Amino acid sequence: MVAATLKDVAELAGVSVKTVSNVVNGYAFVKPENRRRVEEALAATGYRPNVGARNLRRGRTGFLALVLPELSIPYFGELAGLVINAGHDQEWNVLIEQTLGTREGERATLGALGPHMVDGAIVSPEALHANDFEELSGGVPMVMLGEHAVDVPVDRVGIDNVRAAEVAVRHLVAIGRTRIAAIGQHPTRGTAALRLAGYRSALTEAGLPVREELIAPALNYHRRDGATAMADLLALPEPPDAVFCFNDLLAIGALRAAAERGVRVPGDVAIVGFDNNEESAYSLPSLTTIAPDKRAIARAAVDLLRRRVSGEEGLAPQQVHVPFALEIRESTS
Amino acid sequence: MVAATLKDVAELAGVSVKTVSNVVNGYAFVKPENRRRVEEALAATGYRPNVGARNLRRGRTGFLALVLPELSIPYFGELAGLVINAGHDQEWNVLIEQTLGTREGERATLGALGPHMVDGAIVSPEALHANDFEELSGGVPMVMLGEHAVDVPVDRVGIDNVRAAEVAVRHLVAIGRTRIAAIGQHPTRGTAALRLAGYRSALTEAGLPVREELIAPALNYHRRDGATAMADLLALPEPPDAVFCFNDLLAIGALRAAAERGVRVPGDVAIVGFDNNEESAYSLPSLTTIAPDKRAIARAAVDLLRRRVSGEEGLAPQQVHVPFALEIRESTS
DNA sequence: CAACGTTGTGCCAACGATGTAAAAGTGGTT
DNA sequence: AACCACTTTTACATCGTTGGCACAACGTTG
Repeated sequence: MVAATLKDVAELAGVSVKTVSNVVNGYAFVKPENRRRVEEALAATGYRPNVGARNLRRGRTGFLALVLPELSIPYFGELAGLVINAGHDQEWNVLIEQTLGTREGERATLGALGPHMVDGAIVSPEALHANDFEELSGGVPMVMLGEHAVDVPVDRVGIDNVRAAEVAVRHLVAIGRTRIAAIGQHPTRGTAALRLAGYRSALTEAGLPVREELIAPALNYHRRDGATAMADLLALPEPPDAVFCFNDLLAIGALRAAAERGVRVPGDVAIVGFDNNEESAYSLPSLTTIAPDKRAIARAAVDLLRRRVSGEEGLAPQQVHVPFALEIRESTS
Repeated sequence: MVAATLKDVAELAGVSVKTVSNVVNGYAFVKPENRRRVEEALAATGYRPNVGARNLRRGRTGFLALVLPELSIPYFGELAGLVINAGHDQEWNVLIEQTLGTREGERATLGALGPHMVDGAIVSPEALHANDFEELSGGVPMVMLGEHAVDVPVDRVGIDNVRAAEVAVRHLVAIGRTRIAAIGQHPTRGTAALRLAGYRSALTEAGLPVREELIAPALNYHRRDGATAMADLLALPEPPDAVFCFNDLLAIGALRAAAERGVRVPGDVAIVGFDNNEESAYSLPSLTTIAPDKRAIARAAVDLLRRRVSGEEGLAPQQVHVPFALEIRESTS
């Protein structure tokens, strides 16, 4: 079956192409008789507008890019689902591109995003430099996910990472831990610096010393890296009695490293994660974690983009903070 | 910055639009001098083809739909990432649509897929009826993921579910278990019936009785459902000493239910999953599971679609089986 | 030098939809 | 009957691209 076009419908209904177009687009002045005939013809042919042609004419693409490291990372899988839904609410189809979290990947993806490809992009950068942005944005409106040390004049959506980290560490302090470690230090990742800042400030606020040997780096934020870092921490002469991990995957890895060494959680070491992946409610023990309102992130990002795209040029770059909560589970109680 | 068009480039290079188009599309016969001038102009303007216009002319959309229940389900998140990559290899952008695994969701999504929207669709159905397909496909070439009881004349890609289930259960037999349960029975899900068949045949083959009370249903295949089902099994007068779960999420839930009741895994109960989600290598204990070659699934699906789209009409519907492996981990050793 | 094949370029139409503006239809008032 | 105001419909151009085709430029050959 070949797809029906406006022309086919028009011939069937005995009116002009434009009249059919008018009916399809809800133009007011169409004689009831004609409207009926057109609607019948529409139904009979099973007409569906050719989105490409329509957008060519309208100068929009109807697509929105979601640029993220990898869909297989639970946080991004969950977020992507929500962005797709939020996009649909604004008549946008969402195109997902993966960067693997590398700078080259991110540069390549942004560069490939022609101005004609998408109306806008929601980008979750991990390694991008500030000037990559100007160079590659190509006039495509963008919203960045997550806070970042890098200062780019672009809309951003995320939670307050410093405060969230403080909340997490304060919780560990509140349950009586004093040697609190951190896993996830990273040379370039923007959020790492912020979460570390929150970690430090919460310790200081509680009158606890910040011990550099308790701050473990992680090159990637996968389970494997959490396990490695935790193994190092547990091998210290004076191991920590609590660990704040900069995301849930690191925490899951840390759980395993602890279990493999017979270290009990939360008995010997309490663990807090960050992101509230679905899996973290079912780990053994289940994971206390910072739970960002992902639905709010998705909605806010799409919303900001809609505002940019519909041409509110003068608008200054916004930074939107969405709520988060501390989800207390077995790993700290 | 307004996007450059072929016309802009042509004016700058002092040639016709068509010549620029020829250069862009790698047409052989262009005078070297002109080619150079055009290429300079292309670089200078930062030209990127308007994909919409190109596809309008060419009669393709350049998009491929991936229809799945939910991106937040690890299996589908992982698979989606691979399909995106496989699609890129064939110059396709991948559009992801979520159905929530309900029949209405699936019908709505397929119905919305106009013939102009995408060149083809890769569909992972859970509840679709056979005739929904014919009604809704609208002439869009489709590939179905997963085997199904439903008989539709459509290309399919998946692993041999019956054999895979047999392999899983044989493994449990091999480690000496005799009261082997199954979690995941489902009234309509195609794969459930096949895995159950494999379960039964492996038991019979080993000379073990098939006990109906050890076959636990699961309405959804989420962690929660696995926990519920496991709780029921453990409450039996004679609880099982092994459980074959129809996916990893069910198995993760089962692990938790066991732990909460002080039942040791694999000591008291061995557990096998299905799908090999990344998280399953890090659960406590880590999960023995059937590992389908997801990369092969993605590649085969995109490949079949390419063949259909490039018009090999006569081709009979194919059923492609990709390899799988039994990944043996702590939950059974 | 005429005829020819080979290269290289440009003009035009078309993909399907919509904006513009002019044309056609309607009804009522003078 | 002529005019006006309003509603409804249509023809046409256009979005950016590429295919078809005509034609120009060129070197070769008989």
